Amino acid sequence: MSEIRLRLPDGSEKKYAAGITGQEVAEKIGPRLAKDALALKVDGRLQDLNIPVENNSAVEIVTFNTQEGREVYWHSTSHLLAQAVKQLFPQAKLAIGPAIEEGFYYDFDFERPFTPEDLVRIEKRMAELAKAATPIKRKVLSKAEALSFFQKLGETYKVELIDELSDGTISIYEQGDFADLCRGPHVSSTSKIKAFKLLSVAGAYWRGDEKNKMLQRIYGISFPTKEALEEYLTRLEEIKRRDHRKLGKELDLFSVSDEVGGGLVLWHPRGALIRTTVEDFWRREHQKNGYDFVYSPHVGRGTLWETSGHLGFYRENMYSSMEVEGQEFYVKPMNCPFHIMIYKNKLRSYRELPMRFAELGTVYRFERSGVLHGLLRVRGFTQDDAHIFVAPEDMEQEIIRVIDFTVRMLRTFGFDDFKAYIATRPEKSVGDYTMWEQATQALKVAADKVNLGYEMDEGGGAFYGPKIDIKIKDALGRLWQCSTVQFDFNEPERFDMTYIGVDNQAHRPYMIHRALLGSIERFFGMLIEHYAGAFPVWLAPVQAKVVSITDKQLDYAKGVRDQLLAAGVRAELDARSEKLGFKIREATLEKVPYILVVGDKEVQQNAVAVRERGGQDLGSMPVNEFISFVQEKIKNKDTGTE
RNA sequence: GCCACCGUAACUCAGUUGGUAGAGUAGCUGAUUUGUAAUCAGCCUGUCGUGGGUUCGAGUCCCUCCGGUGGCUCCA
Repeated sequence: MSEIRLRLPDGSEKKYAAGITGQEVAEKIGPRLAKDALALKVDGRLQDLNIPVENNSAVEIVTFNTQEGREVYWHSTSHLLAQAVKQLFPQAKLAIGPAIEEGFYYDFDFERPFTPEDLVRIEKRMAELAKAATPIKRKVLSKAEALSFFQKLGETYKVELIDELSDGTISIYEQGDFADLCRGPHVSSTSKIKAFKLLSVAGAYWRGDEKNKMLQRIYGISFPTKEALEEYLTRLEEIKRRDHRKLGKELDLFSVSDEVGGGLVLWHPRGALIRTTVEDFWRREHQKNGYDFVYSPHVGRGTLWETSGHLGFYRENMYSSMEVEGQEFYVKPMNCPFHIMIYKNKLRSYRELPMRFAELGTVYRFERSGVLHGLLRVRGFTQDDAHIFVAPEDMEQEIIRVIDFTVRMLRTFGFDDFKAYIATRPEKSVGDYTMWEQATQALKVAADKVNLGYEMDEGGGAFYGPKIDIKIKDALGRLWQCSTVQFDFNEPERFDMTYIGVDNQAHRPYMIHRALLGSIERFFGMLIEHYAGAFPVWLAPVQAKVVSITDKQLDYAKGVRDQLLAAGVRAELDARSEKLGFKIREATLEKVPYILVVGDKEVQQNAVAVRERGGQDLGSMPVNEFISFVQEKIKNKDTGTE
């Protein structure tokens, strides 16, 4: 009689009789975990619980607490969704239904759109199916069997998928009257799926190709408990509450006007004030870090864009040309050609390198109408752009400088949680292999030296060079790409850029594009959501609001406001004949960091009663004391209270 | 660009089976002079996104276009 040796996560080894299933293994190695077990990880491979474990395996229990476990769970929920849809709408054809990072979807081809009422019906049916506790079983089929199986069902999309699979690798999962082509693994029974919600229906091209038919994608999420689902739905509400578009309107920060055009942002006084503060800080830091500021025009001749290659590679994303005196001009989608022309304005020596040209350069890109999104995806935006021209031997050091600079910049704005990706050579690319290798290596070394954790994004580089992108995580855990540092092997070549080296020979410099904040618009959107509109004192458009209790204190209140303004504190006075509670309420809704209440007492003591954002009463303090208190916060870029 | 949904006052939204529009907030005027999240009264507010169609009659039904939203594709 054979036996199974299991190597457990703690390193110990146990022996069991052969033929033991995953579920039994789970019960033996972790009785408490076993009821939460969704699948098993056997020698690093995910496997169903009801499949016997092979001899000599290392075993781990997979639960909902790991991403892998969640994906198994969500994947099984997507099958449950598909089963419900097939029962209610037998005409619907199945496409694919995977788990995604958060939740799952299933794509269907159905003659009419699914309505919200349909979703309710589907959810109901899913609940019934889950309650029925149908076992979920894996079955391995030959290619021929699989083909005929799905052909009979009329599942043409599945047939297309199977056509591309090789024999011997095909499995299906069955639960009652439903079967789906699937690699697995899945939970062992529909009853494991406890709490779920269908979130939305959206269009999606079959196989992600816009030439293909558009299918209907149903998105959903599921959890092992009702409480977890509730919590998730609450978090969705929180996301909506923090939406920069909503807050932008409520706090009067910016707008997008129909008559101006989509994706073209109008910055209102308060938003513009925050932007100015960000930009001023940005300029000071760049000056300290060895950058030179340049300015460049908004349009340039067609021939410039031909040389740069933009007309060749990027034309469909550029605003169309305008003709002046027989010459073609284009609105700039990028600043680099201009900076290159500044470089090329005279012969450069190795002694001048690295040259760092920085510009808050406003560019326009013709994004397709469907992709616009608040401030995060727009058609006109300002990049905090810089182009660095550097001798090849210095590039590693330069990259370290840039990454270090980026990280410091992001931290100042309260972003501590970010993720870096190094993107390597794509299939279509320019530049020789050695350059790519060297540059990619430089990015890795630099990232390591500044302790920037990163993931590789193989083949994700631009056609002209490798890059490192930093995506910022906001308070809600969503990632947005902001910073980017890119090598460019294309333009120095196309513009025939050179410098004279120590050897008195002409050499080609390396060129780095970099943006730390990315676009000011996107970054501002991020800031709004990150702080939920409650900006830290140094960024708040109004830092202190003076509130008089009655008209008697008006003169004194004006004096206080003027003192604050003179001291560089952005202050406003609410002089309306309203009740104190009303003025407090309004200032609170505006998310002003400090409300300064002024009544008879304060007039007598030459003081202000300070109420901090969040409602804490800091008590009465002399005006001067408050001024130094706030100045200190501004100086330290204190994140303040939320 | 594609699929779906949505578009009513400055804002947030009602508007029943088709019978030519309503609330709250904001704004304006006046009263009130108030101690930490909404004082009271009065007044004003609309080409119901656009153009067309069906109908005796359209905010409501149908089509076109424009714009927004959620996705898809795209993001050099």
